[in-house]
Amino acid sequence: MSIRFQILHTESAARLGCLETTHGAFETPMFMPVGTRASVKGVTPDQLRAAGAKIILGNTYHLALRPGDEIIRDLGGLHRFMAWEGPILTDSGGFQVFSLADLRKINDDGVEFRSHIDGQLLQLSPERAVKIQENLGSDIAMCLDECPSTNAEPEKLREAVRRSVLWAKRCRDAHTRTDQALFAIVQGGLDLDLRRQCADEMAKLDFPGYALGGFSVGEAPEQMHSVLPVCAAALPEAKPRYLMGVGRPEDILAAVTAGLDLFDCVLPTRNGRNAFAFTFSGSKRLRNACHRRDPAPIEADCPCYCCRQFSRAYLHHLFQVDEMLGPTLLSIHNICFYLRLMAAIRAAIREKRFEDYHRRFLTLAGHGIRE
RNA sequence: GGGUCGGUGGCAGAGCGGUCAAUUGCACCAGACUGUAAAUCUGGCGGGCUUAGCCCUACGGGGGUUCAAAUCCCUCCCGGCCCA
Repeated sequence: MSIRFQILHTESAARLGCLETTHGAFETPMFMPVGTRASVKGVTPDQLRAAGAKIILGNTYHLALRPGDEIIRDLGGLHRFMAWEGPILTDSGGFQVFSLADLRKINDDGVEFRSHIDGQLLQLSPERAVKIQENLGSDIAMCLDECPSTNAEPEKLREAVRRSVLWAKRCRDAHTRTDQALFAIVQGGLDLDLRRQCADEMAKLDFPGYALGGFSVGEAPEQMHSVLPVCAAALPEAKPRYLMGVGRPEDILAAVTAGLDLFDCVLPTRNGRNAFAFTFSGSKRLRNACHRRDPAPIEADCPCYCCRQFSRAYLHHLFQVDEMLGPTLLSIHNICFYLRLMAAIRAAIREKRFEDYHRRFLTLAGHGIRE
């Protein structure tokens, strides 16, 4: 059995679950820090663990290019390679269909990427994407999908759904590792009929988990929020549901309300490198001059290494002089913040007070105004 | 003492008669970032206002030439280099 998923508590559509993988179990809803190139940028595995990370991401496209999936396989797999012993989920390269749109050609056979590094060709068929992820040895692999932009024509959107279903079938047929779970990805943009239709097709193929792709690709967050409940409900209830690439804290809360279980996003690390701190009382930009003499930690009650040891003034200084410790410390804090948020969400669901928690968070974090 | 080159916005450094409130970089100030082509990118950066524009003060000081000067001339002050 590749994974086991159990739902322990629910509150309306929100769920508290437990997901067991080959490299360990954790409770959901869970946030997964992104480690695209076999590294959560600027943060060591020890620091990740200390910040509370249970599962992290890797990327098929990026690791196939460098160092190459066979090299990683020969070195003992991705876990050994990057010294992360916990669960790993690998994305299929489907997002690069969107983010590297100018560098690829796509047809029913697969995607042809012109490497963004040196222009070399990388052909990613559904079978190849699965093979790469088997070589990497992740606990959860994702089907190759076509992720269209939110501006895509309706015809293009239908095409992406058709292709993603076709490819999901081929991925499933090519998949051989029994210690790895393969998740399907539902597309369909903001078109609810298309989403439902895609979800039904995927459900027939009986995957151990399902993801919603094609969000945070240019649409307004409110549009995503309004469409998530229907999209989530269309997925098999007993299986883990993963909202790919999302998001800001308020987006995750909306998604948990809709019934999603897994999340990943580059925001805590990318924004951390860019001096942007997430806190339960709103965001802070550590480069801003108001922190120059502030002896307080970023967040007084945060247990992370950054907040236990360092002042805002010190963080401000590190970013002013461009010291690499700044991005590292803030990434640690932001990851810790995201994981504390998830823990608070789980506790609230367990005690059937999630709806109230959700509302209070938005008020405290100052996000309520923007909603 | 003589010669020579130069003094431009916080710094470095363009401009060498009008299109200059002045290119550019740094610094500074603010913003963005959603399955990572991102330790990245964008905007602001003399002052004021009735702010798609207008007015004032500004390219070492003073004086001059010109319709018009950061740009040309004179002089003073200051700095680098060379010669005594």
